[in-house]
Amino acid sequence: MSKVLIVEDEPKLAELMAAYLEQAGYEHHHIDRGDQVIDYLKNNQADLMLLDLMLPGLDGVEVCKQVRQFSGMPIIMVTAKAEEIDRLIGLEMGADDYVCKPFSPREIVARVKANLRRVELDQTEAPKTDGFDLDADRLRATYKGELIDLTTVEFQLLQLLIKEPGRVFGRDMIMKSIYTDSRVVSDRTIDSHIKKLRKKIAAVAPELNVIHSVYGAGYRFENND
Amino acid sequence: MSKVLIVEDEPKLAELMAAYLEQAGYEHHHIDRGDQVIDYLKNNQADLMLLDLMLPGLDGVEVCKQVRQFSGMPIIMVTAKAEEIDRLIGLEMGADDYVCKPFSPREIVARVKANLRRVELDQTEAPKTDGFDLDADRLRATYKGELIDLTTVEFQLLQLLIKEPGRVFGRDMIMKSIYTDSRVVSDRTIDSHIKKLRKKIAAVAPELNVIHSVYGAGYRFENND
DNA sequence: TACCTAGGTGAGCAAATAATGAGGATCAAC
DNA sequence: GTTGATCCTCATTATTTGCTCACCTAGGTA
Repeated sequence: MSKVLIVEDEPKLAELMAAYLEQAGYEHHHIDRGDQVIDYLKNNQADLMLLDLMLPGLDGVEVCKQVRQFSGMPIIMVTAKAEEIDRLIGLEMGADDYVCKPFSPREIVARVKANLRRVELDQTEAPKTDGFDLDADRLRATYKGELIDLTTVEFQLLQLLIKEPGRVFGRDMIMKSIYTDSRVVSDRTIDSHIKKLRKKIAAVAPELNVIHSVYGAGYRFENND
Repeated sequence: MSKVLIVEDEPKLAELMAAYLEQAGYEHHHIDRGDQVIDYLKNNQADLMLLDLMLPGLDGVEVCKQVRQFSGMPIIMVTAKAEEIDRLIGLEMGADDYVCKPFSPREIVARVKANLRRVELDQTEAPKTDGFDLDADRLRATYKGELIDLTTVEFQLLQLLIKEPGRVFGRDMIMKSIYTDSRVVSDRTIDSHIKKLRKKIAAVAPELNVIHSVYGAGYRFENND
């Protein structure tokens, strides 16, 4: 079961959070000073942190930055003022989510759950690109050692798709990704490159069918059938 | 774009909210009586509700409770007195957030944004309902790991129904939700898609019967028989 | 039961989208 | 400039999907 670290100086609020997290099946630990967080995390395991902005000892923004130097754990910032949120996002201190007081227990639990699920997903998803090997520096692509002779655009296209196997990329997104300038090309252009890419991959591995079209949406790379 | 339902009896305040939400790029609809909310939501789609506490017709707490019986949409309660908030949280009527008057338009927009972000997170990240798993990025639906190969419309339909299991969606509402433009199609069209959807689900899990029709009302997703 | 309305179904047409092939535009190297 | 490779576009064909119609079945009701 996941463990949540609550960093909050107001005892009642901390208690409330703890109670609801417990009910939702989470473990928790409570710290009421900012300057004790780093030390705690160095010696204890925690999966997510609820971090108040105003803290004695060390302020929330600073705590967040320091934690980010050694951990990618989800951090949810808790602030008293809603207007602060935009400013905080601007600071880019690396928090994953923001909640403002007063909040309902429902909200806190929902956010904790959502953020934990995200990291779990990230971990379980091992991208499958069996055999394909792209070298961006040399613009060289190989399949099981064999060279696939691609042009620049074809290489970029394959690189984009293969970066997130399974994900559907719309033509718009593909264009934005390949043409960093705001150039506009026809949708059919993408089709054309896809066609050539398929042909060249087929030349190396005829049995393979990795570039799938998704009707009405775009294209997707996928190796397993 | 997301749509906000404003439930507020003071016209000027409602107007102010609407203006700022519009500027922030949200659609909105305004209702000034509590007893019209349920009816509106049964027939129209909305992503978030700003709900005043003191309302003619039906009081905010009661509206909130009733909406919660069929919808998990984010609800932000608006109250005149800050002291009330603690009491309201205690009631556990299921609101997600609380704002007290007088508020700055900036604050309202910030909270709306924050609450919508949460549900977006929830949605893109594979909501799981008893074995069903929908991934919007991949346009892919699975049941216990097995792929259900759906077209765009079928996917949207299943996504809509599965988002709130048990809730009955009328054909009008389904159409509004799927066709964001004000296109009008025959009722039979929905039936047709439902039929295909059922067929495809049955191909993967023949014993399952999850899409129920509700005579005179619409369709409902439900896994337990 | 008889009747009326709502939902289910299959076929077929229309619309949207994708694949393809040919040819012109562009660009870089020489 | 010429040349060859690459990139883009357009027109055509093929495919997929979406929508409707007509007819059928089932649920509700007097």
